[in-house]
Amino acid sequence: MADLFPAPRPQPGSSPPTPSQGESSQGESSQGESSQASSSEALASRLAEAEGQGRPLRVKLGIDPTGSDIHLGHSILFRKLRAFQDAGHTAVLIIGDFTARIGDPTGKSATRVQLTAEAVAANARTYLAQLGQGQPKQLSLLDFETPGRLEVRRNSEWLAGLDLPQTIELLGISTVGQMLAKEDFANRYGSGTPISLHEFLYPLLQGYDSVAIGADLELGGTDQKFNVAMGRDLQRHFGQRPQFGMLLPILPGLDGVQKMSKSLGNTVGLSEDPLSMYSKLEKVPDGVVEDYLTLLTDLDLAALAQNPRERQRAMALEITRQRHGAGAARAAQADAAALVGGAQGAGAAGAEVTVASLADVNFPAKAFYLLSALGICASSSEARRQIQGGGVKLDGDKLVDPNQVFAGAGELDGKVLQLGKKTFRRLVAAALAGQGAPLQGPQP
RNA sequence: GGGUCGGUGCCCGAGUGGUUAAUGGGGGCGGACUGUAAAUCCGCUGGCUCUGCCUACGUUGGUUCAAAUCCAACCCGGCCCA
Repeated sequence: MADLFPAPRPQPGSSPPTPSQGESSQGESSQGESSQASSSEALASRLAEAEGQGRPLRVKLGIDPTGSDIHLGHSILFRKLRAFQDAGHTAVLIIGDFTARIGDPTGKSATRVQLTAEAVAANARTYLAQLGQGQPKQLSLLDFETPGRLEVRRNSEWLAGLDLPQTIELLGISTVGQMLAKEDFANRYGSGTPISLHEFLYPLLQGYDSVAIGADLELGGTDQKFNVAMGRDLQRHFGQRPQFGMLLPILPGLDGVQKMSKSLGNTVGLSEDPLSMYSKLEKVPDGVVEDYLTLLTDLDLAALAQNPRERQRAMALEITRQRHGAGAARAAQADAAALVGGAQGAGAAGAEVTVASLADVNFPAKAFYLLSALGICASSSEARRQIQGGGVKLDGDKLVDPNQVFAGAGELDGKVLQLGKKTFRRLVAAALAGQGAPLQGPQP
């Protein structure tokens, strides 16, 4: 039976591991660090054993390429993964291109739209770019440089070829009772919300990823406990030693209540410009400031000022610095301060602001059209409303008339268009070379 | 497969032939306020380069001068039965 699925052999690492106990136990004070299914002793012995064999651990982290942006919530996991890399282990990043077709059942949407191969490829590319592919490891979230420290795999490699007998075998490993024990399924079943049978496949398939790559350890949010545990069951079934599950806390979103999630619109994206990033973080509800400090920074909390406002500013500054460097972070802080003071428009202190090209705008352009054409507002009707609501400024001057006409790109070049308190775009007449905001953009 | 109830805007939820982008709540977005946020108050909350024009109440047809509201078929879901 177990032979049905010949898992790709883990490639033996070349460098002997030097597990950093300090790092890997860092989060143990945080809630939910270890899963019920595996203890920290198990990890310790696994580490010791790997060291004895001169073999790095294979640390699994799976992401579904359903969106294009990585945000701070994800970065908790990536920071931990990086710590393992730095300790000499192998990070196995799984792009869930196959599982994304099913969608991790979250109760929000039963079935996801099937992604096209192109969309998956594009999303994966953006992910890797945001994680720092191509950058020196000092500046990036993951270490793409050191040989043997990173494998990027797609789970369609091994999932797309499963035939029905194999699938049936997988289904036989779990029971309906086990599935219904999963919180989300239990809630939905209890409340009469439909559950499609194929959704039961998600935990199994993602668990099979662990078998396919021979994972020693899997990282995930505490909400992944079920899936991680399922990975252990499958590994046992296929004669592998069950992985250790390391469950990390879920980052609360900007609303301070729900988890940070793109679909809830409460995220800070890793590719956001320094000013937006800083302004968002500086406004986060008091209740989550300590969470952000603990989970996203290495700052010495005791050394920070006690004043809550000061701590929040320190948090915002540090997280912005991690992505954009000290200079840009300071500039963003200064600009944010100027904005609150109401003195100058954005860019007063020269912080980087996401650049928006006017190349695709048809002139003459009315103000509301401009907002929607640049993607600042979702629709031209919304843009109209925002202007009428007094939420739009151009270089610090409030726009009043949605129908105000701009004759050409020339009169807008270099100005900063602002929506509300945290959305800024520096207008540029020329077409942009790449799309999106540069991580280290040019100084205005 | 049978019975039954139901499918309304981002979500929940009114409306059950006729001023209408469609009451209300939530959420969201703006504005004021505050140390940012929260709380509170105010405004907005289908689309369109918009003084007007489109598209909307599961889908498709039908009855009407007129339908989200009536009829038919179909699709989807809950519950009960098989």
